[in-house]
Amino acid sequence: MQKNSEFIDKLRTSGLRPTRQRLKICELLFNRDKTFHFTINDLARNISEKLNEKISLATIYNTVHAFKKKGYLKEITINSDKSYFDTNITNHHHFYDEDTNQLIDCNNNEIGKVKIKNNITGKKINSVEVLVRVASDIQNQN
Amino acid sequence: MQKNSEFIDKLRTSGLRPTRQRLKICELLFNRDKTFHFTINDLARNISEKLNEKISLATIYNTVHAFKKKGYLKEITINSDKSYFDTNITNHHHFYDEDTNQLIDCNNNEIGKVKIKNNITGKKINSVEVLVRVASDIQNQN
DNA sequence: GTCTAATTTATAATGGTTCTAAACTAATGT
DNA sequence: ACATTAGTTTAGAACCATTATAAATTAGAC
Ligand SMILES: [Mn+2]
Ligand SMILES: [Mn+2]
Ligand SMILES: [Zn+2]
Ligand SMILES: [Zn+2]
Repeated sequence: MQKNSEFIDKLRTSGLRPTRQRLKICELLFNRDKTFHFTINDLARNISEKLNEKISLATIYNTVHAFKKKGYLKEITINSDKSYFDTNITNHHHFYDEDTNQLIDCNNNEIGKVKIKNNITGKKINSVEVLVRVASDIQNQN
Repeated sequence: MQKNSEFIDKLRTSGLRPTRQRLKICELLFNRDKTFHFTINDLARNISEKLNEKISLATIYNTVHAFKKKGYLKEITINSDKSYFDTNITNHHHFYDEDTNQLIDCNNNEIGKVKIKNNITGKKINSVEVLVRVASDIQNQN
């Protein structure tokens, strides 16, 4: 629910030039009611479907990584061959539905606070992430 | 701390033929005091260093995946470009040291039990994994 | 030993990601 | 407005971890 001029400011204050391509990607990613998860592939498909202007794949990679670096996106890794980006940049945990390959945010009340009793000496905790893998109750015999 | 005949039994009862290659890999992975984490690359290097017999890379992949499927290994995904295998197949959590790229097991007393208050309806929880990313306390200004 | 299906192997193919270097463009200054 | 420069985009090549292929080998059964 942001508008173009806000994205321009946001990019400028991040030291990123508000190019046509970046603004388009901002609209697709952040001009929404709800946060969501996407793969680079999802985004590329989205762009070629919804936009009548082409954005090169290299630019899509560049932009997503730039946005991640600036903290506008988080990366969630499920397995080696599935990496999602998350427009929800708050600390939160995930359910991963192994039947549908869907990544679902946990509400704060769904998973209790993780208590870390002993951290590694001399190290700072950067993040604590819980991934709950779920699958259909019945046919669970692959 | 197992011996060859035990590996043969283990493989046979899993429906895997105890081939020379699989037994060598069993020795490298399971004939130890402590469990550990490794990448395919680590294992391949280990094999070519410690063994005077070559095992093809395809076989290494095949074997690791077969062992994972049978539940003798777990896969831990850190980011899209780093996947570790774990000979500790019990439920446990991890610290990941972003300075040294080391994956470290949490003892059960280091992280409290994760409380999942609401699961997704009709789904069964397959695993609950916590990953705590840590880094040096000081120079944390990339 | 013979037979058969499982396994190993070298090598090719795949595919997602990164690199390259040339073309383009946003920003700044005059 | 124009010139200059650094940042950005782009197509395509390169990269590289993983998977597929298909032929050779081997384990287990008879
Ligand atoms: Mn990345
Ligand atoms: Mn895998
Ligand atoms: Zn999320
Ligand atoms: Zn572990």
